[in-house]
Amino acid sequence: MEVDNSHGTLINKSEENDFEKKGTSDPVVYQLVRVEGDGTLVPATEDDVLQFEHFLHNDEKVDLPSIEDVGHVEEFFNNDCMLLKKPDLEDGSSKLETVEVHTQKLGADLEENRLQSLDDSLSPPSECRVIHSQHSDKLLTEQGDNVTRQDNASTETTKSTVLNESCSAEKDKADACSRPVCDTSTDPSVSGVNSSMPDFSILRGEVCLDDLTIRELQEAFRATFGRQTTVKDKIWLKRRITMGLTNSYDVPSSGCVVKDYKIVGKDAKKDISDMDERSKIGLRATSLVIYPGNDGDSPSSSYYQSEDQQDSSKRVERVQIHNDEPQGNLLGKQCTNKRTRKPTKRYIEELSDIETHDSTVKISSPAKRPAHDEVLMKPRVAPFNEADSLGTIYPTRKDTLGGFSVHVPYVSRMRRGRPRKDFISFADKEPSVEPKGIQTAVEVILEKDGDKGNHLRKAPEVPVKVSSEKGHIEAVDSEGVRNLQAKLYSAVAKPKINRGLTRKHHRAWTLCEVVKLVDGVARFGAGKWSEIRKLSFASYSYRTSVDLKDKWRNLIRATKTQLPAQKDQGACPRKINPSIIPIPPSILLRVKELNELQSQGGGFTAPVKFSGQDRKVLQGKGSGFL
DNA sequence: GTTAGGG
DNA sequence: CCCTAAC
Repeated sequence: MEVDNSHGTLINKSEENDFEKKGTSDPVVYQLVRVEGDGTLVPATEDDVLQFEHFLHNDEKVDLPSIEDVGHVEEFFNNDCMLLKKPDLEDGSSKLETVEVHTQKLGADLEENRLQSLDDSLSPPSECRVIHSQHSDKLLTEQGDNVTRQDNASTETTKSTVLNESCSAEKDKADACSRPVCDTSTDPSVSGVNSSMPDFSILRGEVCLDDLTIRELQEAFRATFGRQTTVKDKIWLKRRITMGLTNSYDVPSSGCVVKDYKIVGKDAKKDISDMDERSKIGLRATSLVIYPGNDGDSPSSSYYQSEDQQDSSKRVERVQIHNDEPQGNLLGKQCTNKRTRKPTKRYIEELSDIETHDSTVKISSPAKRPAHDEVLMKPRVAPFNEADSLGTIYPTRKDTLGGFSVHVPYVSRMRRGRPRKDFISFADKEPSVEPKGIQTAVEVILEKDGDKGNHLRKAPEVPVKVSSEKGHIEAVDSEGVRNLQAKLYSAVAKPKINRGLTRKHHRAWTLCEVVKLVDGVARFGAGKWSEIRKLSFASYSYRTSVDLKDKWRNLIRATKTQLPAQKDQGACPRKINPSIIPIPPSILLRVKELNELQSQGGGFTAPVKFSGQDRKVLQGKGSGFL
């Protein structure tokens, strides 16, 4: 808090023009004043400031704004001084309205606290020091960061003090129309209106700031903020007044009309849509700002709202809410609209992965439908169950294939790519019972699939029932098919649901990793992937033992392709992909050396299987190094 | 759980 | 990098 004792004022650090630049600072400067008996404002004395400060400090530790506190504050201010005096329009009496002390540092602290309490459920406004006023014409100026209505403020250390007529959502509701509900103080209605009283009529009804002179604008400013201004910049004044009246930063520099503290005119719609947009992302109202209401019009309220940013940025937005509904409803919406958390990176990845699969599936044959689609996707046609002669019920869906209507069983894909050997052998064992229709269908599917299956999760090759309008290529009751199906479905019975849902993020192997791998193989031997991973790749958590094995395999392959072979020079002058950093020949040589050393059983590793050709080549090449 | 090997 | 079999 910055206390300018020499002037007996409590001022905000942020200067007015500063606010214009930053847009997030508090534009309001509050002045601590003493209210004399006749309602005139007198600059507060140093003692007043100190007393006020003392009060703030005392109040700081109070978690909840009890009624006592409220009364306390009010009593204090009623008896001594206040920061803002605003005369009541009806009876001309003066009334304390709003007090707030704020520092930017506090704002930062609050932002941190808010970050901690994002997901907290609604909690009573704790640090909202509020004094209730019996007067209906309310002008509430405050700093959004300092006044929290819904945020968990148990950790807040705000020093802000707001004298307002409502301190909680409940009170907002109750006070929306009929004001004095929990007013614990005696109304110190000060009689008499003096010359320092702003002309509030200038703010009544429709205010077209463009039509006002600088002087009138200054008067409107005074009526809005309760203090005078010497600024003669018309545009600035208009914006400030509009901001003050609507409590929105989102104010056009000109051409807007303010009516009943709402912007009407060219940017009103934008404002609303803006609000909607922000409310979608889970904004929470942090403070009630304005009570319009010189005449009991439909209440509208404005809120400071802050949007949490995961990166802890201190962005604070001010959003105006136009709402003709009772405030209770509005508050209810605000309450139930819990802040939605930004999806985590991981979550995003998974989502995009699903989407990718989704789009893939659309263009792929139904037989390629990934296994997880069973869970994630709804079939295009409502599935129905198909029973075979044994009474086993298989879920099937209907799809079109080459003009045919095909019933494709819903089965999880258990294997990708080509049919398993045992599947083929199984099918081959009973070729005579494989109906032609099924064969045809499978062939069609396989043909369609081509060999792209490496990147697509394909459904298992299952018999399908093909039917068309003209002919029925039905093949259901054959023994072989039943067995086939039984086998397949039994395999489906224990699906690994998550399989294939996500793909590991590709990480290119760095030279450093390769060196580590080679060293590891040299130390522990090829095949001890688990050990190598533990000891040499402790800091590379994303490298699994399988990865190491695969990489080693690739390295060995590389020794055969990239290493300039002594014998068959120029045998494979492959195009070198410039984007791929070639592994230095020295490393490849070492890989080759290790491989040959260990594969020959001279090492300490398990015997390595060779194909005849491999053995020949390796032995031939290896002799030169050994 | 780890490894080998096909894809 | 994925998947499965085999251990």
